[in-house]
Amino acid sequence: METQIFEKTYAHPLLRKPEILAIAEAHKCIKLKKGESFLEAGSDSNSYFILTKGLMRSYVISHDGEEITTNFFSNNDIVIEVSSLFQRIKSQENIEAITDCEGWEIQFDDFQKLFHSMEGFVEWGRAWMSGILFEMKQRSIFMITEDATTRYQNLLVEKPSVIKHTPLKYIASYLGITNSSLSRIRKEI
Amino acid sequence: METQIFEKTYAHPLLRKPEILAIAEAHKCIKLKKGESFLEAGSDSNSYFILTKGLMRSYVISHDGEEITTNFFSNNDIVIEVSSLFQRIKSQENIEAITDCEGWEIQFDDFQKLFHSMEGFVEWGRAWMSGILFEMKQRSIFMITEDATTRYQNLLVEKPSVIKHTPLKYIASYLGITNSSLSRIRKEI
DNA sequence: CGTGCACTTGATTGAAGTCAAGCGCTGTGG
DNA sequence: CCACAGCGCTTGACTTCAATCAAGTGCACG
Repeated sequence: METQIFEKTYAHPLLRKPEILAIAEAHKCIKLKKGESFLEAGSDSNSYFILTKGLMRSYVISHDGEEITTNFFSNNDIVIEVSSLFQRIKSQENIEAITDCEGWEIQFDDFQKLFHSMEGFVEWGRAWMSGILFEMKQRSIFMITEDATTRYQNLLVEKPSVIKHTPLKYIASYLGITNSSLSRIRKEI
Repeated sequence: METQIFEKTYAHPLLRKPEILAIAEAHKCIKLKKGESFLEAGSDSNSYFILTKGLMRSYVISHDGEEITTNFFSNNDIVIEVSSLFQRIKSQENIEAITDCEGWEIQFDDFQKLFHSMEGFVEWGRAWMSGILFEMKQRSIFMITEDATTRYQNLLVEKPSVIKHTPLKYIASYLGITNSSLSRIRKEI
């Protein structure tokens, strides 16, 4: 097993090589075909995985039946629905593969044993979640303070891989605009 | 010391009464006058606290110098800047008292010792953070899918105490609109 | 008292939504 | 092999929601 991806993902001062190896061994290879779901709204999440190839997205169905893309996942991202996995509740989100995907999956029970046996893993987990929270906060503020064109240009910089392989309608709902507005924005640039 | 507030805040199947008591004892009373800061952007966060009286808000300064209120804290909320506290980095947010406030504060070092000595505390912490993440995601989606009037009416329902004691300009930036738009929305209702 | 701040209100502008038509693929079945 | 249906995207005409700018009110506080 290639361990670099785990050393990168689980990088933390309190996690040393043997511990990362133990964590790595709990992961199994996972492959998803384009369009395939990793998680569906209404079901329980029992694992997460590190994405090594391909592109995914999470989305919810809004009250008026529209799909709203809430996030894109690309190389080395952790694909997870935190609330469902850690609060043991049904997911409100769907997660699906935009392209063919590969990654390393870990089951909740295996994760849980390792997590509580290593202080460093707990610290890593808390820091990781803090980072996600930080990102989400930044995104909220950005949605409030910047106009649609700026948001689109920012996405081009932040997640260039997304633009290449994602239908524009997914990008539009992620940016909080309509397909036609996105089309016009792209024409301007 | 009144322990009810701690039993409520730290409610979790894996945290029993003696453990909650130990946690409770690490908290000290904190009082803040109206307008006083709990945390300032650029400084490090070294504690959090449970708010028992009063109203607070967090805000950031946007790139064009405007204050953007990112959250309101009221009774029994945990007042915290997660990223700064758990990633040990400088805060980007400010947190200040809107009215005179009281609460129970715990220092990071004391928290840390207790946290790593109780599996239940770790579980509680992770679940708590998951809940916050969930709330933030809901709010993001709401900001995208609902118009300003609906967002305001929702705030009235979700956080009625906020409306009573908060200057409208704080509410406007929280809702992502201008003061004058909020004023017009209120006139309509 | 005034000065400043929070808020309101009016007139106008502007960004993005809505609705509808049309283009250009791709895939499928006659 | 062509025809046509369906989908993703674009474009145009028009509407709407909220922003901007500017003036004005009312209140708190020194």
